[in-house]
Amino acid sequence: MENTSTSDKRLLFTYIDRYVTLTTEEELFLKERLRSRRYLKGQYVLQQGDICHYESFVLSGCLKVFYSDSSGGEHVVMFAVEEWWVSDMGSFVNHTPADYNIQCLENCELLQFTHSTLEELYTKIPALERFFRIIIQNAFVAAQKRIVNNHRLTARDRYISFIDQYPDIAQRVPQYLIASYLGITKEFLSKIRAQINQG
Amino acid sequence: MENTSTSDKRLLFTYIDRYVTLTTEEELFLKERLRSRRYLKGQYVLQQGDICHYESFVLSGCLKVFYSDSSGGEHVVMFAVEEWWVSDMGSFVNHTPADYNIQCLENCELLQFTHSTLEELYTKIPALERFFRIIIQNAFVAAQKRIVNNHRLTARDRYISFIDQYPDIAQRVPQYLIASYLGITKEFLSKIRAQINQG
DNA sequence: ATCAGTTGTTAAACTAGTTTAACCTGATTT
DNA sequence: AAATCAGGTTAAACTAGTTTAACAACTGAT
Repeated sequence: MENTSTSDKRLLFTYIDRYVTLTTEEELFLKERLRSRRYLKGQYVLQQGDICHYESFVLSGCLKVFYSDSSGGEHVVMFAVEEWWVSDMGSFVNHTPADYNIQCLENCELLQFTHSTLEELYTKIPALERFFRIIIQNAFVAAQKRIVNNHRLTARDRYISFIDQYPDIAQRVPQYLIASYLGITKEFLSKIRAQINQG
Repeated sequence: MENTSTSDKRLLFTYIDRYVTLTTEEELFLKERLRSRRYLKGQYVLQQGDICHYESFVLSGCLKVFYSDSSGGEHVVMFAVEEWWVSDMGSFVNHTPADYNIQCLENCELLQFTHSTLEELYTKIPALERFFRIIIQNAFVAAQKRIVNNHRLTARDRYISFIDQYPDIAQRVPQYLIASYLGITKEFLSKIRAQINQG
């Protein structure tokens, strides 16, 4: 069963409220500039090589961010589920061709804004600049930890820590995409799983 | 010959000026809250397990950020040279024990501020919140690219792209630290270099 | 019911990178 | 001038993870 229920923008505002406080006017100002958009399973939100025009907040559904290498292999960079932000940030802020594809693994509902809207929001609502500073800061710390863990841990331990950290995602997406995210082949992940299940 | 010449704070202000404009009063306010500190080659700016109290801007010198694993091996996370920022950001913002050590590879002069100073700066000078939002954003984009390159490229290509991207650092720091940064052993880097030099 | 597409498993041959250990060079100390 | 030390190289045995290829299980569409 696909989730096709109507989500609403409140999810975003309760999320923002965890970090900063917006006045009623500020909330309204922001709400008017958000575009809500639905995508079907399989649809692309962004294609590698295009300019990434939107920063998206996931209201419902699940997406993968990945790139295709020269021989056609796909490599998953990250997943995004409810309450995650997704974009190719390099492309979004610098207006350069995107390194990544973003594709829906389920039917999705996203809240989006453009780069010029975000710039407007930053100048009109300083609390939002703080909000995104904190969000990006957390993303950077997580990215740096991931770089270190990719050195330090074996594929087995990376898999175990992935299941531990994102049990929901581990059940929602197929194994071969998890293998790709972990930087190993699906065959090797299969071997690891067999090994774990036997003890 | 070590570089022991006196640098000054102007390097930081010309750097900030590339991203945002500060008024004279704002510059003064910031300048008064910066502490300038010299470290000798080999000295630790931060030890793994301690709380990271300072965000540091490098006026002169070169540092390594690394962690020690359970069997005593050292793994380099990043280098920092003139005009780079260095800290354990996770520890700095959350007041948690640092994952990393920061040690000087040369005599260094750093400009530092504490977390409470930074919070004060953010509220008093919105332009600085914007400045750091942009800096952190760039750091995040770079970190994500590094995650991908560690998947996509062989050790050989990672080495070539490192020399290409940071020729200055490649000449300033010993090979075995570069190997560690690239996530390979010094022996394997040596093999790669031999292979490159022969054609 | 069946056909085709998608996901997951197993196994054998292979390769990129590690480990261990010995050795070389140049710089600094004694 | 000898001794030590930090940085770098080489080579042989090894291991984590890949490749290729075949097959099994499940799904949805006709």
